[in-house]
Amino acid sequence: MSDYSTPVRRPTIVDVARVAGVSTAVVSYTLNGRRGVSAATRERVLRAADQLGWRPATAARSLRSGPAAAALVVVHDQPFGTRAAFPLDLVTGALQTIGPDTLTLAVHVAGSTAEAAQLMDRWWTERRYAAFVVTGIRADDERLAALRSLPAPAVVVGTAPDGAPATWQHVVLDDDDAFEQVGDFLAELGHRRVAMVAGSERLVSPARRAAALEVALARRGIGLRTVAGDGPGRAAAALRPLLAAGDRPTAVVTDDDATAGLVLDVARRLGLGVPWDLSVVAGTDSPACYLTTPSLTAVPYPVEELGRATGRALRAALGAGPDWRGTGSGPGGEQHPRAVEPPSGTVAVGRLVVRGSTAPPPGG
Amino acid sequence: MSDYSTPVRRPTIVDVARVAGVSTAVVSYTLNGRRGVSAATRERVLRAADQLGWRPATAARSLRSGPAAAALVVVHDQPFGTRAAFPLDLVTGALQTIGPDTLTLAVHVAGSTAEAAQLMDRWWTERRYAAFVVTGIRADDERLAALRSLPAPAVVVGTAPDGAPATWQHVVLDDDDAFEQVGDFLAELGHRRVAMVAGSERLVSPARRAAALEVALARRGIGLRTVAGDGPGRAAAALRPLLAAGDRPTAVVTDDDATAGLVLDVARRLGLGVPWDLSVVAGTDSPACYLTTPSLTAVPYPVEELGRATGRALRAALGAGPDWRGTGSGPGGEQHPRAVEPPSGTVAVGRLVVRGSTAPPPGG
DNA sequence: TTGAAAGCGGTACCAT
DNA sequence: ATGGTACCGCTTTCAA
Repeated sequence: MSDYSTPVRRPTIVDVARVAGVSTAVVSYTLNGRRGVSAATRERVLRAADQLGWRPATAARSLRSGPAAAALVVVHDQPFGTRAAFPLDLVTGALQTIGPDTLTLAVHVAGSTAEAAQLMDRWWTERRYAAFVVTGIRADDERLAALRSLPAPAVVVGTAPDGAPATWQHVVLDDDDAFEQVGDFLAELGHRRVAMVAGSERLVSPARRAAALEVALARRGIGLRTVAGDGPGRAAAALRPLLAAGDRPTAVVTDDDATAGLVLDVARRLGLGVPWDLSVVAGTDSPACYLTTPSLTAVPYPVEELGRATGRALRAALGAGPDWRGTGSGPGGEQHPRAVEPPSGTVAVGRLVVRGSTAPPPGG
Repeated sequence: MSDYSTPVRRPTIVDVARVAGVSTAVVSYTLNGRRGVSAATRERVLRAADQLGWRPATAARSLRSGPAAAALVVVHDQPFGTRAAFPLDLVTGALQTIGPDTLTLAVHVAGSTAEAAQLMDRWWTERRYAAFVVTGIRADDERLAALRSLPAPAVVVGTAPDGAPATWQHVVLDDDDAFEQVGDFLAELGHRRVAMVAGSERLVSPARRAAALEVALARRGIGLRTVAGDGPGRAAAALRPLLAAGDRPTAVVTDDDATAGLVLDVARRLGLGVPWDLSVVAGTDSPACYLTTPSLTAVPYPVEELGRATGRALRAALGAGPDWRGTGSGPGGEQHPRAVEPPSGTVAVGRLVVRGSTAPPPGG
């Protein structure tokens, strides 16, 4: 016990049962909203529990019923970029679709995919979490291998892993639609020379996005030049020669908002006016995008919506197992019959947000 | 249980005991590194546990010994700013001083201090966590009140709460030193008119920092104008008239990096050259500070170091209680005698990082 | 040094 | 509809 100074012994169902004048079984039934308890008894138990300030001990419940918690394991190794808030926003959204009575979602931080994999393996073996959520999947991500071998229910956010076990769900943004929109938009403005500053090469998702843009532009007969954008240093180094060249692109698309800001900066230093000499599109919208000069045309990035979908996927992933019970809630908690969840899927991104950084090409 | 498809029954100490040919008590003793087990037996048990891939079930252990986990409860309601990564960096640092065998640190997200308070109350009552870590304390923060009434061991990061219970620890940055440095630096450059764009008024810490700067400047006979900086919109609105006025400040200090970027932007729009017409100092250094044009002179922000101190404080907070045991580890885990922890304290910020955004005042 | 057994706080089966 | 009670897996007396 973690009792201090005054060892406040917190009430147990035995106390509740005594106060209500019933057995512990009835208390358990009542508090878990199962039928077979008379209204009068139910009332007394609920009142007793409420009066005593009773809450179920997590450990005791987990011991029999398994953990009612899932973990989002974040690989935190790139301090740069405003996307750092991503996990927090994602969880905010997820909490909107999973009631705290059903499941709690904790965030854990690892310094590498290997460390993350090891942690998940450990926590799964310790029966600490019933499922895991992973994002920002890299090429050869050790987390996926670990999850596969456990095997634990999982939600993969941002990528659709191939050959996923039945207990996995995935939630992705509709990048195809998003970059189709970007391609169409730039083509219609008259741009013929377009470049993309790709995001981190280690990440899987940016590659998909770049491919989507390439396809969309190809349909219009426009080619796409891609330059490395992994980290601000490399991006800047690649950007300078690109924009200084005579056949420089008239439009640059980035994978994320931070890199788009960098493009603005490099353009300014080279004396290129945005949007007159160069159009810039950020592949990821964020508050930073409307604070720049000029403000950035950007692909919406509905992280909270992604989070809500993640919450649903999590329930589905757990619901897929025959044994998991997320029932049971506090005093007065109702029993919500868990509906059959639709499989996880694709989250729409909405319409491209056109701001001040895009215009027809010079002389266009 | 959260078993799926193949209900893999994970091994328990009973299995380990059987394989090793001893009782469960001996297994428990061995795995917790207690003395009184013969070397030979110990060896057999360890081998058996290792061979079976045994790990202690969190729930079972917690049921008797109390939770071996703490939670950082983040209030996530301001999407703006690169400080969003703060909790993640903090945890990264904290994990360096708390071994995963001793304690795990989970991050949880709440939309408001009230919600955070409610969650902590709930989790404390459910015996889910043994301690809580809170940051970004606001005026009249409900989390503090909740923690006080529980009463739970806590680590307060960023502020030293007054009248804190004995089971609380706090970790703060040495803001006095930091802004003393800023004040001296600006004074020596020759600045006489200095303004500070304060951070969110709801937060406690920015107010302290502004006060520290004011004191440092006052010592040099220089006054400080403070303008509201809560959110980019307000900051921009306050900044424009300030910088357009005839008696405009020759140096502006901000609380955070994002606002400093905003100052750069407003100055550019007003045709003020930085640093020739205006010096800018960011109160919080970040990678974004050396990507701007010009790069920003900034106060170091050693978040990971803050995290390490937080980890130590957490151990101290838990060690203060007579009953908490963080012992017990995996197979082969050694028993580390827990040293008496020093009380929590102040983390040094280091030397002001001088970059391109500061210079003597015009005509100075 | 080792073993038997009583909890920890719920859940759920089996009687009544 | 309700009560008695055997678990869940581990820790920790208490004896031997």
